[in-house]
Amino acid sequence: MDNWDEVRTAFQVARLGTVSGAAEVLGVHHATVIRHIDALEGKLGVKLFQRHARGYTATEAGNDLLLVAQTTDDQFAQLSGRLKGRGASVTGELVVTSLATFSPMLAPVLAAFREEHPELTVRYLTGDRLFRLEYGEAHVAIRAGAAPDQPDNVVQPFVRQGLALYAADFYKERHGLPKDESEFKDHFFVGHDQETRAPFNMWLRDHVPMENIVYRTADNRSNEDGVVAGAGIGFLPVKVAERYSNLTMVTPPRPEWSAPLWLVTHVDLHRTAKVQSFLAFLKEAAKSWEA
Amino acid sequence: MDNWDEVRTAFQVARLGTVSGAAEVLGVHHATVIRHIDALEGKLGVKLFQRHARGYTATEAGNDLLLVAQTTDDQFAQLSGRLKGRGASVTGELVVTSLATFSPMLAPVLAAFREEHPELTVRYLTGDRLFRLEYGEAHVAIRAGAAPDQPDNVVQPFVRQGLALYAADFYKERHGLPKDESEFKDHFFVGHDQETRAPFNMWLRDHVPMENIVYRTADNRSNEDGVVAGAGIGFLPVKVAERYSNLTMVTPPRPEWSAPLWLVTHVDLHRTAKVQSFLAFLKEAAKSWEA
DNA sequence: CCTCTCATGTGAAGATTTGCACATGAGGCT
DNA sequence: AGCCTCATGTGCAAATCTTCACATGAGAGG
Repeated sequence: MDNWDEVRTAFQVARLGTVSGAAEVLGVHHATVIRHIDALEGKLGVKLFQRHARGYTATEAGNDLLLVAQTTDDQFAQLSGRLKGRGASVTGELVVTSLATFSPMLAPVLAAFREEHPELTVRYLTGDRLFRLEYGEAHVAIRAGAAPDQPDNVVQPFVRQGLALYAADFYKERHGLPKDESEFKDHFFVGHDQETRAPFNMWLRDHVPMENIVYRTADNRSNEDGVVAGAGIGFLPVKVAERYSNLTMVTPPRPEWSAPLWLVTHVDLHRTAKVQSFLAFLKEAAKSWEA
Repeated sequence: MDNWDEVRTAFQVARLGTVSGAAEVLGVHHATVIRHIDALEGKLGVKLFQRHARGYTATEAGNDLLLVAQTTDDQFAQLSGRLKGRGASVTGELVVTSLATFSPMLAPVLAAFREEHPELTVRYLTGDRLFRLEYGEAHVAIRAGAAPDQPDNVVQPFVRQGLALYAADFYKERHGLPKDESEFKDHFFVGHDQETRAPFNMWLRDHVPMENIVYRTADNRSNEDGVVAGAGIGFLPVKVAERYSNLTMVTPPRPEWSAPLWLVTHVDLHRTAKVQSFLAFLKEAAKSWEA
């Protein structure tokens, strides 16, 4: 039975009792209906209808088909309703991925967004590896660095994360604070162990002697912990620093420190209401993050 | 959702994960599959799949469709099996109709046929009105008289019912029996009240004075009762008379008394195994009925 | 690193399906 | 009785759908 449209045609004929009626409901010519029935009966080797001048009456076989196809029709109608609604509304899952660094900023936004859409389940994925949008692993990704140029991805500029230099109370009490850049050579810093392409990191290497970077870490989270613990002066996102009461801003944010962030979605999902709605919400919330 | 074939295509893509695989299973070109998916997504306004170089992965919507279409596929497969089997085997209902007269002859045949086909339900319809084959009211009809010529009906000659003149013991004791036709004028007869087209009835009117037909009835059954009760000599089918022990055959059957019987089926059902099987069975059983 | 394979995607030609026009026949209504 | 309506059925032209051929890109494996 490899032609579901013919089954659908037969279903309408069985339901309505006439070829003409079925043709009108289906929006096709009645000749098409007749041919569908003939083809289906031929393939099945069973008469589904008895033809007479007043229409088609279903045989036992036809009635059997009617019952099965009726449930199919109902289920497809329900499915169609669900799917269309899903396209226009914000339900189901929303999968967001980013570097773990952004978790503190993102978590409140995600929570608030979910609050607005009770039928939504939020999955927030962070991890070492990059989750791949093209395999459906996530709907929205927040990426840092150069603009990604994956062909199937829709990339749009997001905010530039405001970065500033901070020192913890513990450090301030022991070493004081530099008045300006000229005194940096007399202070200790927290920085990344490897050379990275992050602008603030490159700036640090340019303006601070390597030997003054005494606490070096392999990831952003450890870097943050080092600054908070008072191991040295270091870069932190303003939004992250605000969460600690023991930090003093050494130098205000500068645009050249901040790397651009990108919002990335897969083409196929970018136009859905769910994704669009979330992107709008996210951009609104991110206005306070600006550098 | 008015294109079940596209749903079926999407189902296979969701199941197999690739357009090419689905195309092979469906027996169509992969371009066709792509266009079906595009059309379906366009009509639903939802992306069902995320496209990437290694294939199509189903979105939430796609997975939803997969579940629904899977059950549909199963049910259609089951239906197809039932229907194909039904065409080749003898199951379900067999609806037979005839004049009530033939009930005594038909009942044993129907019972034996049903015994051979345990999955069969027999419906035997007799009644005043003629049941109409073209509306699916019956599969097989046994008709008497001139050959019916309904266009959609398949008519084939059946047996000629053997008819003979009988007298009951009660009549014989009181009036004796006629030696031959010449003595008919001295006997009393049971016959039909109205003029009918039945050959034996016309023969009776030609060879017996009207005043000797003293017991006149409106239907065959009453006619039979009259003869059995000894109201007069009368025509009975040989097969019917055999069921009574108190009847004596006055005159053996003659071909000119018997009306031809016809087996009628509707074109659409005539070629089915069920009908063919029954017709063969019936003809075999009817060999003993011959005039 | 390069090639080989297998996947999707697209424009044009070809084949099947569809629609149209008309024929036919059965009921229903006046 | 006779017309009118509504049903199915069929040949032929048109439109749609499918196929073909080819392009493109991503992995796998040496």
